[in-house]
Amino acid sequence: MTPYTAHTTEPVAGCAREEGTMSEQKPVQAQQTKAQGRGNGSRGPGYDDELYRIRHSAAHVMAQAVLEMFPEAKIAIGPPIEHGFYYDFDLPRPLTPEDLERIEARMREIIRGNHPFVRREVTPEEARELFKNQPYKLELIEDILSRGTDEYGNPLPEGERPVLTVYQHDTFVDLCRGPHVEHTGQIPVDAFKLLNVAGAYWRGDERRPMLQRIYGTAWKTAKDLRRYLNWLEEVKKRDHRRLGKDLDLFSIQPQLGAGLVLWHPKGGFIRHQMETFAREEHLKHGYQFVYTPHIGRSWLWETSGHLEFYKENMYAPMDIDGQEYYIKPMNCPFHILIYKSRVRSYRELPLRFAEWGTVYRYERTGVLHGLMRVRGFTQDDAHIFCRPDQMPEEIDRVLQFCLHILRSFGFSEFEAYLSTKPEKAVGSEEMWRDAEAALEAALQRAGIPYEIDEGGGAFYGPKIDLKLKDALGRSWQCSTIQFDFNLPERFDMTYVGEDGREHRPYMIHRALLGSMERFFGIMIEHYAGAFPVWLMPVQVRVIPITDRHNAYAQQLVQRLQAADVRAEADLSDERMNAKIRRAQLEKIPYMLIVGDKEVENGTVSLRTRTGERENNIPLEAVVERVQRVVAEKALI
RNA sequence: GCCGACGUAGCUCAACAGGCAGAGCGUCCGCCUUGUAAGCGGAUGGUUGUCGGUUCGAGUCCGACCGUCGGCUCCA
Repeated sequence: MTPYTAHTTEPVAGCAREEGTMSEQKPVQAQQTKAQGRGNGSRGPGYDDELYRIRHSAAHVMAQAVLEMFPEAKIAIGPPIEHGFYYDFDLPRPLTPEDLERIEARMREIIRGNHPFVRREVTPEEARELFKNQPYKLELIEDILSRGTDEYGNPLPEGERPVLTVYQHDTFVDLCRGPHVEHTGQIPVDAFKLLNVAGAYWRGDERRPMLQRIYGTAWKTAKDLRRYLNWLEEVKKRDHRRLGKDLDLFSIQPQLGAGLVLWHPKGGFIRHQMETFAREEHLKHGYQFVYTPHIGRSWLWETSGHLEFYKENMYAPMDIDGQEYYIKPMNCPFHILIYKSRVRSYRELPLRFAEWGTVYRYERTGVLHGLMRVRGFTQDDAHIFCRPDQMPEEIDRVLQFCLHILRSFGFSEFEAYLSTKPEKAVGSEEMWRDAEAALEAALQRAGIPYEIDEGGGAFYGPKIDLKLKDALGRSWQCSTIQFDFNLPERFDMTYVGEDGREHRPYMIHRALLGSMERFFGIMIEHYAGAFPVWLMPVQVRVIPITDRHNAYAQQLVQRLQAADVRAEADLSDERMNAKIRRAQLEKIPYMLIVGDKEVENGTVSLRTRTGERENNIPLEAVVERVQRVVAEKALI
C-alpha cells in the first residue's frame, strides 16, 4: 500500500486515573499548528520543503479565488497540512460543492497567470491599514507583535524577532511568514484538488466564531495526486463501518442508542478468538483474572476522585435504596478494592489483576464514530501492584508482553511516546524519576522508536503510549502503560514489608489493545476484512459444482471439522461461479471446489481468496496448510 | 456540543419545479445441473427516521427531535 503517513490525532488523553487506557480516538487530519509546534517532521513536509511551498501557495491562490467570489469574505488562516492545505473563511453563506468546483476552476486560471509571489516586510501601521477590513488578520497582527507568535499562534523560532511580512501574488495580499513558490505557475495545475468544506472554530476555540474551512490536497505531480486519491479510495473501501455491515460483523442502531455496539455472530466469533488467545497469554505472563460489577456506589467514585475530575464523562447516578450508584467509566477502583480486601504481604507482590472490563463514558454526539469512538466499550485492562524494587522489571515485562500481543495480531511497526512529569503533579520527585527511568529503559531495550513528551504526563504519573501503524500507514494509539501515584494514596493501599511495616505499592494501569471495539475497528481496516485464518469464523468453504457432488462435499466438511478446521459446504441452488463469488465477498480464505474429477480421485481443487489455485490435491494437503497457517497466525 | 450535508424497500440508489413511490441487488418460489467472482423467470418487499406545521394535495416546503456523514472542539 501507499505509505502515506497517518492521519493521526494527538495522543489520547484518556482519562484521569487511567490515562489512555481507553485510547478512544479517531484519525483526523493532523493539525499543522501542533505538528509544527512539536517539530514533528513525520506529519507532513517540513517548513522549507517544495511541497510545503506548493501547498502554502495553493492556499493563497484559493483565498484569492474565494475573495473574488465573496468580496465581503473575512479570511482567517490557511496553512499547509499533511496531505495538502486548508484556508478558513468567514462567509455570508454556506459553501456548496458547486462553489468548490468554481473556486477550483478559478484557481487554475490564477495559477496559469504565473503571478510572482512577492514578499515584503511591513510596519505595524502598514499592516493594520492593509488589513483594516480583515478582523481576523488584525487579531493575528496584534498577536505577532505582542506575543511573538507566528500567524498560526506558534512561538517564533528561537532568535527570531516579530517581523510582519506579507506575501502578494496577483491581487491577493496575505499576512504570511512564507515561504512560497516563486510564482503561481509553479503550483502544478493538475496536481491539486479541493476536497471538502467543514466547520472550524476560529483559532480552534469553541467559544469563538465558526468559520468555513476548505480542505484541498496538492502534490508535485499529477501522478502523486492520483496516488493520494487512490489511497483515499482505499481508505474508504476499508472503512470498518462499511465492512462491518457487508461482512455482518457488528451494528450500531439508533433504537439501541448512539455509540452502543452490537456484536453480531461473526464479529463475536473473531472477538472471542482474539480474547481467548489474549487471555491464555495473560495467564502465561502471570496475570490473574478478576471480574467486577458494572456499577458502584458514589463512595467509590468520590474516593477515587472521578466524581471530582471525571464527572462530565460519567452518566447520571441511579438511586438504589437511597444510595447513589454510578455506572463505571473505569475499572481501577474495583481492582483496588480487591487488593484491599485483605492485608497484603510484600511476598505476594507483584499482583497483576486483569479484566476485560466494560466501561461506559459519555461522549458528545459529534465525536461518536463507528467502533472507534463509542459510549460503551470493553478494555483489556489490568492493574499491576508491585514493590519499588520490582517496578523496573515489571515495566520491562509489560512492554515486552504488549509488543508480543500486538505482533500476534499482525502489527509490526510501532512508535512510542514517553510522557514525563508536568508542573502540577502528585508523588515525590524520586518516584517520578525512577518511574520515568524505568519506562525509558524498557523502551530502549524494546528497540522501538520513541519520542519524549516533556511535561506531557498526567498529574498522577508518567506513561508510555504506544502507537501502531496499519497497512495503510496510519498510526493508531492503542496501548498505554501508565503509572499512578495518586490512587494508592487515595485508597490508602498498603502492603506489609519485610520490616513488618506498612508500605505503599506502585500501581500501574495498562491496556494493550485498549478497547476491544476500537481495536477490532482497526483490525477490520488493517486487514480490509480479510482477517488472518486463525480468526476467520469460516476457514474453508466447500463448493460442489452440481448437486450430485453435495454428498462428497459434506463428507469433506466432516473430515475438515475432525481436523479442527472450520469448514462448511455451500449446498445452495446456485451455480459454482456464484458460490465462488459469494465466498470471495465473504473473504473466506480457502475454497474447495469439487466436481466429477475430484469425486472420482478423492481429491479437492483449492482456490484461495487471493486467487491462488491448486487443482486435484488431497484433502490432507489442505488440512496441513490450514493448520500451519493457523499456527503461524498467517494471512493465507 | 458547534458548522455543514444527509436520512426513501434488508442493502445501494432513483423520483422535473409540491401531483398515483421506482430500479438493481437481496429474500422467497420455480426452472437450469453448471469447472474457478453474478444462469433464467416469477413473486415479495414502503405509514419516505419520528413528531408537529403550511397546502386541495408533502418523499419534496417550514419547525422540533432522533440518528448518520465530513470537519471543529472535546477525549482533566
